[in-house]
Amino acid sequence: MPDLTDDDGLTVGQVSTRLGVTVRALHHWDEVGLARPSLRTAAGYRLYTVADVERLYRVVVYRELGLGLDRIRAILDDADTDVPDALRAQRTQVAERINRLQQLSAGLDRMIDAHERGLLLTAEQQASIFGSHWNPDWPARARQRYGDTTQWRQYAERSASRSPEEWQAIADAVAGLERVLGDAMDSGVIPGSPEANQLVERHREMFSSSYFPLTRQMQVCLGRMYESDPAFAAHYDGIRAGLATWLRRSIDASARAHSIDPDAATWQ
Amino acid sequence: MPDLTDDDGLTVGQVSTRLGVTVRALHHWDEVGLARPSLRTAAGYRLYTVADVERLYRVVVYRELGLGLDRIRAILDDADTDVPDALRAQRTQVAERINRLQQLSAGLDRMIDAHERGLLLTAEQQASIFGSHWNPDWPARARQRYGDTTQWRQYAERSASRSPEEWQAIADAVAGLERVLGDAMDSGVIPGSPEANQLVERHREMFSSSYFPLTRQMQVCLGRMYESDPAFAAHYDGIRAGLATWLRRSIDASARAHSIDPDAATWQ
DNA sequence: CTTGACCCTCACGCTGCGTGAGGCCCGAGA
DNA sequence: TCTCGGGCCTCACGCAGCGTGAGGGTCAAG
Repeated sequence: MPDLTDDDGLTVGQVSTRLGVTVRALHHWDEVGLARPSLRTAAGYRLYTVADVERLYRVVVYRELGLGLDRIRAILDDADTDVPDALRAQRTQVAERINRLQQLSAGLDRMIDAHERGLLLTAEQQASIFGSHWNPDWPARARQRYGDTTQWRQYAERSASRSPEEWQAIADAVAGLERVLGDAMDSGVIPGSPEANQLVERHREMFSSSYFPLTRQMQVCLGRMYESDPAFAAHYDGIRAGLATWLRRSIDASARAHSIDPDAATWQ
Repeated sequence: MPDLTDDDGLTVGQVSTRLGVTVRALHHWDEVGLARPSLRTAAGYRLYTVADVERLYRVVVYRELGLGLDRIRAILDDADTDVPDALRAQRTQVAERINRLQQLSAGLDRMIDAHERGLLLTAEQQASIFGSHWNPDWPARARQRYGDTTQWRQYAERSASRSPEEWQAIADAVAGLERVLGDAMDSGVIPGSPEANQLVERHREMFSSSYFPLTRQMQVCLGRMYESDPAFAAHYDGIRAGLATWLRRSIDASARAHSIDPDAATWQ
């Protein structure tokens, strides 16, 4: 009948409270051979001697510095392990992880802004990229209306990773397409004709790759808005008088060619 | 015989190169239901449609921001999950991890210094704590001689966590014990007597708790050094003439009482 | 003799895949 | 037509460091 109160050694529970580690951790370190008790009672109880506790204490110290168990083992067991070197290596790793996390944090900031503001550009940048017709309030208003849709989310995710230059490229491409649309209307391209349908498809693809995936049904709704919304109508009619209507009619016709009833089309 | 080259969908390999993720990751996301292909060929090949790839792309974006798969699933599937909130929560977590890592890094710095310098105190602090006899070079010289021993390592680990106040307490305790030793010698306590043995034990305990665990054999070596090293001898003899020798003889006698031959004692 | 607090040994779970093992499928050349 | 090489499939273990029971002995006190 061994006496657990004398100083033959401490049980796991006693060590655990003294060192502030869990019993399970002591079991684990015993299992992997990192720090084992040199004694066991007849019943199998672990008994940690003073020297064992000393070793455990060192394990705790290095674990609090974030070292892995293998590295700790090397420090404790290999007399030729250079401790400062090992610690410096650890410090380097920690610095790298800090760096990574700081980049993550910056990325999160950008994404949060993208979701809340919609455009990560200053008012000046917006004006210089989208032209003087652009109203800096539009992204905020769009967010008010569409902020809880999947499309807005996809739009926000994409914009978070876009630089001003990329926005410029998009704006240029949009302006180019609008010119092409205006020229087509001028040269008598009829809504429903193969040429018009092709242009409608080009519009859908560019919109999809610039903002968010656009289905044909959604495109129909968009075309109606181009015509009915004063701001949009003014924009398109500013390119060519009647372009908003021509575009709406072209989209409608293309939808019909794809077996969609434009008058029944719904967003989403 | 399905044609894998048309746009019914992309195989895992094609998606993997396009999105820059491993095939295994695609398998995993399929397994856990985060992003599954909507088609399979007759042979069981996964076929990702354009919509599937869109979803995968979103997964990649949020994974690069460090979000867990469950949180990503919530963002993608639950229309009522507030994305900015989820991102802010993530940012908070990241900030906490950065904090923890920065504390780790500071702790590593302290430990590296402890191993390399031995004492993390300025020369002024050392002088005010250990008195004017103290030579600031001693820690560096001790490191030169003992830097690759387990004892130095334990000493360094302990000093890394000691504040100037704690060093002051240790210095006071040491000075107190030295006074007690001097008084004992003055009052005629004989090396080998029970009183002397008790004092030797007290010395060993205080040393062990202040610097590193000291065995009786090591204590013998220490006693010899106290007597033979000019600096140590001067220190002890400065307290009481002959104290270095008295202490060495007391330690020797106590060792003999514990069946140790002091003339054969070895460090370590 | 019983009770409650400790102790033991399995053994699965967690996070997000990496890394084979063993085997079927597909397109192209001999 | 046979074969070959590359791609795809489904298991299933591994990892890092324990957390968390499950099921069952042990110890000291009443």
